[in-house]
Amino acid sequence: MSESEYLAAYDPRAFPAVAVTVDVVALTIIGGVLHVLLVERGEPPYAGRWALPGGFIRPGEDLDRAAARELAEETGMTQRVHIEQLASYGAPDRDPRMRIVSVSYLAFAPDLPDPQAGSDAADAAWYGIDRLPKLAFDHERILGHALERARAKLEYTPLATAFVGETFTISELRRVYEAVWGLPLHAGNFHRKILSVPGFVESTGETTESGGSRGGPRAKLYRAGDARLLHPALLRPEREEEIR
Amino acid sequence: MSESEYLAAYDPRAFPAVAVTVDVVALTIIGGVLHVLLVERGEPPYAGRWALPGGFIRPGEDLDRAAARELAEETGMTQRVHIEQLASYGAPDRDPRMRIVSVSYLAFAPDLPDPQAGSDAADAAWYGIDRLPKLAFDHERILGHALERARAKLEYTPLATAFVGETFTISELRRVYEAVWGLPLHAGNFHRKILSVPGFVESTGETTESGGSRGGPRAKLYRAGDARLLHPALLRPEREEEIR
DNA sequence: CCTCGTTATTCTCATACTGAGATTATCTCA
DNA sequence: TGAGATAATCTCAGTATGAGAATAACGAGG
Repeated sequence: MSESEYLAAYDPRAFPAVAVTVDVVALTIIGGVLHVLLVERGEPPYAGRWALPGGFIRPGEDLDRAAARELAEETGMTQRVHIEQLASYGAPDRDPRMRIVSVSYLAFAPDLPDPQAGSDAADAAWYGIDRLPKLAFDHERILGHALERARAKLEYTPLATAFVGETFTISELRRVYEAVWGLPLHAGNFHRKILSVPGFVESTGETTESGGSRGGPRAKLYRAGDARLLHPALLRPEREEEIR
Repeated sequence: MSESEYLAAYDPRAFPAVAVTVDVVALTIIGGVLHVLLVERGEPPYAGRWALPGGFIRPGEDLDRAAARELAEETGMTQRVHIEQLASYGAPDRDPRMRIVSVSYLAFAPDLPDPQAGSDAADAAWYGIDRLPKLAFDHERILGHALERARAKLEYTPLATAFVGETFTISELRRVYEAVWGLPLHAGNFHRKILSVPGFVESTGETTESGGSRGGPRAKLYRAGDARLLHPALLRPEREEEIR
């Protein structure tokens, strides 16, 4: 049997059918606090419960595209969104309907369009990371993994610039790190560090139009540089409990 | 309709059927060179081409378990194998038979049982990472991602100890880093660094029975410590080309 | 207008980590 | 027994770090 004959005779039903979904952990910063996009489920299972936005992949649709589509359906965001794949989850009983394997994605957005409830969601909203409701499925676990990934990525990639506007001040960038890591940082050391990493930010030569709302000088404006990796990295303060 | 009624009426065929496979990138070190386990495909598509070991997940089988099973089928290894999930791949045309989403796994093994051809493989063998044949599907891309992950993980986790025996010398550990990173390392600095990371290794108080085959003193023996993260991390030398 | 509190930016300084090289002692092999 | 190899330490200069302080520019309220 030739390879083409083999393929013509091939029966897809011979293999166990599984549904594949994408779930998106979309993060933004509101009022200095990290927020995640959640949707309220309109249908069983877990009707009425909040969950990560997501849905089934479509025939002919790549995983990355499916994630971007799901995110756009809930937020209308299509521009300036960083999106990357995280892990996949496939415990046999994670969805009561059938065998579902879910590929999770992480998305960062600088501004925050008010979310819009998608087709199968009753509602959609940004939730502060420290005021989460109980989530459907195994989405708490997925969210936890996503947060850890986001925090780690800030250390060695210029990802933080995806949270701020086209141009930004060093202090704005610092507030991104503080929000995602959930820690206060030493302003002086942070400033020195950012400027010492080649290619992280480049000066625009401009400054802000005025000082901060509570005073202080005008800050210099920067834009993202061309570095893809930060070297040296910006490491989080000691995490004694995570080491052992 | 109650939730239970809804589930009873639920039709799994309403969603596009996708097959889910796991592909395993199994690495070991032979003669100081990193090797990857490959199988020769016995059936179309890509019959006769070498590929990563893998296969369809079974009903009721978790992803991690499927990966461990596939690895065991090819190598017989079940003990002392570190295995972890990498990325998922779902381009619509990545398999000519049907829509297949593949979840890739990374496995490390300290010793190297001669591989045994599994059910649907014509042959199986360890290939040196710098002498790879052309691979089936998108497996070259998967392997590339796996190598980068492995190299990165050596930096901040004690993963390297999964490549050596129960007890080991600092030099053995260094040869693991050199093989995976593909770089020679400064023996003195490496030694200092390993011993300065809390919990990475702990002394057994023993030494090797004899010196190296080409001379040199007996080396002190260590075993893996209880650290889960290395702090400070062992960073690879500058990678200028990867930064921009 | 003037002062106070706030913020951006830059320094200082002690401590820690790094790469490169050298040193010493111990072993195998010829 | 001597030569070469290797394990384990040490030195030293360069660089990165955290903590704190100094300087200066600004907004707001009297």
